[in-house]
Amino acid sequence: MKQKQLSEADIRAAFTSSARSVFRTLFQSGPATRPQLGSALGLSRPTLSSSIAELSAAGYVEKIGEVQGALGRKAAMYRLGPGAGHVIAIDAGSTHIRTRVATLDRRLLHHRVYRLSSNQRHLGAEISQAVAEEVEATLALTEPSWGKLRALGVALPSRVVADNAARAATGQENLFSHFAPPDGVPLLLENNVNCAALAEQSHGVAQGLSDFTYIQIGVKIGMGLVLGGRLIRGRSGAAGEIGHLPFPWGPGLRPQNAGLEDYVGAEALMQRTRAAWPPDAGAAPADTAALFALAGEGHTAALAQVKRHAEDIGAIVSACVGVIDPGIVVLGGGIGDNAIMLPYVRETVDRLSYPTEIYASSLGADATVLGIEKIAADHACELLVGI
Amino acid sequence: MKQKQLSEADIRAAFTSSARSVFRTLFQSGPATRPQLGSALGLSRPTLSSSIAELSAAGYVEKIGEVQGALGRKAAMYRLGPGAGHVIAIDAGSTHIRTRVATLDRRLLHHRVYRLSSNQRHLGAEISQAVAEEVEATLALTEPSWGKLRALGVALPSRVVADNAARAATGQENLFSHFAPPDGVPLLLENNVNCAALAEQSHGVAQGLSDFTYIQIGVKIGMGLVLGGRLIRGRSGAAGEIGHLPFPWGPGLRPQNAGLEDYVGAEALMQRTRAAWPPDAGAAPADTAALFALAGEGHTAALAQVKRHAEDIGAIVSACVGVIDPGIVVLGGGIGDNAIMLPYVRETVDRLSYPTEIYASSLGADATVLGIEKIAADHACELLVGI
DNA sequence: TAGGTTTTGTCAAGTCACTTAACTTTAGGA
DNA sequence: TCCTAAAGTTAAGTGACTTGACAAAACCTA
Repeated sequence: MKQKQLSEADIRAAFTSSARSVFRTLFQSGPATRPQLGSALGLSRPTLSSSIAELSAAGYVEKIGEVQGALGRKAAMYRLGPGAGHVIAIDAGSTHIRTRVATLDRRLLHHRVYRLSSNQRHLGAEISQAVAEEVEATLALTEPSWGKLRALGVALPSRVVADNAARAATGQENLFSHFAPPDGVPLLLENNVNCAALAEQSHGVAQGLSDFTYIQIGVKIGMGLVLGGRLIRGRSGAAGEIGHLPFPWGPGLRPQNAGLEDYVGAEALMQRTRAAWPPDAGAAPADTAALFALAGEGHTAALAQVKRHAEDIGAIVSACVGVIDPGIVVLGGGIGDNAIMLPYVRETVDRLSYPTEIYASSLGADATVLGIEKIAADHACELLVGI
Repeated sequence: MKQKQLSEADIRAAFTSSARSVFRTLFQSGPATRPQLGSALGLSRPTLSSSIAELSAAGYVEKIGEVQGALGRKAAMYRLGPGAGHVIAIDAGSTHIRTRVATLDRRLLHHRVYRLSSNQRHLGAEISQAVAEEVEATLALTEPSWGKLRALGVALPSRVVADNAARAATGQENLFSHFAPPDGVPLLLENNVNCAALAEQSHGVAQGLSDFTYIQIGVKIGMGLVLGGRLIRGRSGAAGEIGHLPFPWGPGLRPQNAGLEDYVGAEALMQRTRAAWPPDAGAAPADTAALFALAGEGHTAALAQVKRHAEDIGAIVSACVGVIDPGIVVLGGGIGDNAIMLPYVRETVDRLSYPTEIYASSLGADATVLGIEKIAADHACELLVGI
């Protein structure tokens, strides 16, 4: 009746709801046999048969082998096929650019880390140029077996404002005005700390949890909130920007905006360390890594600074816990995931706050790019088969 | 085939999904005509016809009249019927008990406020006794036209821990161990501040918003978080218990648990006011209401105290905004909803925080009972026809 | 007051995504 | 080699939806 061409957005209408839920299950849980899909989704074998036939014909799903149970016929194993396509995820940091290309079900197709020399660090609008170059280089590698590019995700070290389809970074206002992704590929921007939080949920210590808080402490400090299974972004993308918490705060004190970050960042830690370093304690450590190394060896002056810093971080964690009560806090970043400091942070939080488990991140530098990859993959899946 | 008796929980299986979505729409949006339901749900007229026939036969839906459009035949208007039943909501405060009986679509059936004299204030386990008496008194009034009691909600001025079906209050550990609701009626407990926040969303200034923060400031201070359309409770029901935020907080200061509430509550405000009251300024105000009244008249000493308190509250709001960035904050409670203080709070938040709209609550004392009524009605609807 | 138009509601027939039941295929074990 | 168990297909049936035609009830025009 209605003459409309079958656009990409209409794909979801081309499959039955059973087929879409099969796709979604393979997307979320990886390869599965028909019996596994059937019992997980409550579908009969004939329905599964036709669903997989639909999806296979379009290349959305492919058979990757057979598995033998204890008895009876082998079961065929399926996963997402080339028709499902792939996503490109880019962590556009100021010191490096990490790129991952992956299928929607998160199989790695390509990986690259480009370290920037200190005299070519990206700032402001330069980032969109760097991202564009990285995208172009990655597109040149594209193989037919990867299928279509379904989404492009970029993690940025700045505040990101929610929008309809894509999102525009503010702070540097027109950060992405000069960059457009290929043809009709959706562009997804997200704050890098939020990405790392999502990575903890999908790959890290917060695996499968629907409520937790991720606090990243390095040169800067930031927080990612996952509540009710969803990332909390806030009205203007500032949820978790705790570096701007009013500080100091107490009777007779006039709090300032952005006071906290100046006080608790890596630079402040090292300044205090140098100032308080005893003349007879040897050379003062040059950076936080050296400070933590000394503290780990039991160096008294270093340990005192670490303990002091842990108390400040504990107060921050307690403030967040007091507002959110997530039950679980994951500490990340060059300072936050440090094993030496962790017990002292726990001690402070135990004293100030509700029962809260505190863990150190184990994902390291790949956390952010894994998180933006997940955002891109989730978006692509939603476009293809609905939520 | 399977011999199973049709229990209350199986009702959802007795209706088609169309019928259930018709019920849900009438539950959420109140009375509607068939054409309205049809266009809202995308259902054809024959489907609607059979859905309404199903629901009417069970009394879940009733016809309440006909409306005439611009042209053509009158459309029949429907709403939830007696078969849908009713809920009882109780705000069990320490100074009063508010009871509301309502249909699932929030039509008031009965209302009662029982003020406690100061020598019979309920504390600890006495609350369950008081709730039991109130429930019994309300059940005695029950009319056949009210239908079945579907849920019983109780708002409590204490922390409430999430559980499977019902929820148990902690703080006073066995608060509800001596009280059981009638037969198989689900009991829903919720913190009173969280209830007030939900009421703002369903009836108040935050109407229809899916992300905002409610801060109640009176004798105590508490916060309710609505993010992503849902109330955030936290792991141990302590989300929003900002009275326990670490305070004071700054270089060289050792923060304490529960420090904030002691500092910013009504009592602290009046203590500081009495201490700072000039001898020549007349009699010091006896309570916060008198203080705000004087400030409203332009009394210098009173205004100074209000401004000072507004700065403290502004710092609290800023701390919450810094962590959550809700975009909108609603202030409630005897102190919080005060019109005199509001502009000074706004001023402080503007200085310390992200762009944030701040409103005073207009619901007054009924906020809490309206919120727990919504929780009870939502739960009842979910049991009947699913989410 | 009659006839045309518009909207509401119902009846009849058809569609399609599911189901169950029976059959086929493929494995291990007696 | 037959039996049993599990995986997958085919065939027939079900039921919640649809569309299309018709009936009912309101308005407007003449």
